[in-house]
Amino acid sequence: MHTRRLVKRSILGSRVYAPSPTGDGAPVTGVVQAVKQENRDVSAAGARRSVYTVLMQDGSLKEFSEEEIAAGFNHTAAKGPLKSSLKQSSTNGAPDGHKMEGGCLSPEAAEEQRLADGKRVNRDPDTRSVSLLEQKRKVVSSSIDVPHARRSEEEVDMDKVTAAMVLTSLSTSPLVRSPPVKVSEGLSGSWKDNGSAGPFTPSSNSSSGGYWSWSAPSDQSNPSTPSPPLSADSFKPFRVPSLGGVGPGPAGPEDPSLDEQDGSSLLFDEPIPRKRKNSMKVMFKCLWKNCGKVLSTAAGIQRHIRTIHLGRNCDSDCSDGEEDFYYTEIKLNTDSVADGLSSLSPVSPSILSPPPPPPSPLPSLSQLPDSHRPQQSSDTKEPHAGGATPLSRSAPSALYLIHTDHAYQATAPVSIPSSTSNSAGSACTSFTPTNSSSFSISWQSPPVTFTGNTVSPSKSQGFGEQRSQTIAVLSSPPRATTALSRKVRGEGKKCRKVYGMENRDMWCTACRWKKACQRFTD
DNA sequence: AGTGCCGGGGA
DNA sequence: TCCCCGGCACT
Repeated sequence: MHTRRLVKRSILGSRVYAPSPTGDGAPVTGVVQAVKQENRDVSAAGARRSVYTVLMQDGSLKEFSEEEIAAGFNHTAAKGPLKSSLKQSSTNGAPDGHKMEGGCLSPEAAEEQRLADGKRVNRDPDTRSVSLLEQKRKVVSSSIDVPHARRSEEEVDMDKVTAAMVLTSLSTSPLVRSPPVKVSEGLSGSWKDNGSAGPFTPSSNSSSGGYWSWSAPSDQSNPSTPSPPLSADSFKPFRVPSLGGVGPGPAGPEDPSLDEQDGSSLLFDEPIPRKRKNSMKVMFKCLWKNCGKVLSTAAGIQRHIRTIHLGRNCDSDCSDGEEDFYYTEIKLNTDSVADGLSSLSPVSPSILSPPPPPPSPLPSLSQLPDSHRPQQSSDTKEPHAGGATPLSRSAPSALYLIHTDHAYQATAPVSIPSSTSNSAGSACTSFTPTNSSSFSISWQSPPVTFTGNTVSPSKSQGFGEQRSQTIAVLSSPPRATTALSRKVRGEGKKCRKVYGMENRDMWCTACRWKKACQRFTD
């Protein structure tokens, strides 16, 4: 660990701001090519008298003292990662540097310091803790030639995490949104806890932090952090958490919970897009507090945030990517209804009469789930609930059909919801106006109405045997879901029961032939 | 195991 | 078409 840390600490390759050679005061960015220790051995940033050889943008090499580079920093205080890293290396834990890190860090920083102190005796405590953190970041962002204002990988990772959480929360229910915030809080808390474990320790940061297993999908282009806007606090607090998160990220403690969540969410997200390929419309929603503007393009939303909320007028060029934090991707399922209908259609044909009712309920199914879910705490908790997978959608339709059948049959169907768990559950919820916890109740009543009204058209055939046929037709569909054939077993008594085997001659012919009884139809 | 039926086959 | 029965689903 220690060795690793030391290596990573190197400031070489770090992007820094330095005074403009022309003396016009405008800071210039450059990459640290070499560090000369005028004073001591400690090679990295912590050393006080260091001369940094910086490769300027114009290709020239310049040497700057720490102070000079630091000055450059100040100019660009707004830039998160870079700024912080620079500060650390240059300012030796100056007050400013801490400010940058924000409230979140402070606690962790303390922890970190402790650890650092314990480990490195020959170093300056003040410088150490800060510089370590910053360097870690630096190493990541600087060594890789990241576009100017890009966030460090760690931050990106955090973004991914938070983005995943946001997406998850969005997909589940609006009410659940608050949880996401909690999650982040919880995370920070856990991180802190972990801090002791070492998450936020300098060493952990660069190596482990940046590379959480679940952060792998680096291609996620929408690092949206709900926490800032949602937290209702200024964006500073928000930012801090993310940074802090970066440090802790590596740590394992918080990871477990996060891991699970994220893992589930990620896993969940994956399938959905695949299945909804065609039906998903992606919108971008501004997460800025009290804004909520929705735009169809990422560029648009970024511009919106940049100009409206961040107060920047420059082009995307001058963007540091911060906007990413304030918007989130919203996937709108445009064909959920169609999907539901389509799933229904295969079954409905045989039913003929039932179809009419389904139309109304189905639409609601696709639309209500979100609004309804909140009411069912159990459902909302499960990430799966969020995913209105085709299955979940189809389940409702199937259930719906069941309604057309007799109550006694409904009992069997009811098992379906339970088996399908959340998805079905949510669907059911949305389906029944009253949304009672028990399916059986809500489902039972519909059948009655259907048989009376909806079925009536086909029922025109008449009573008696005719009626039995109608019933058979209705009942068959539900069964179709499993076994296509088999007429529903008659409820009432049959010739066999009535007359007994000994009086078989008294049976109706059908019974005698082992066919559906025609005498005692239900 | 008993019952209700479907699907199939023989006459 | 009548009659019977194997076999399945369900209770």
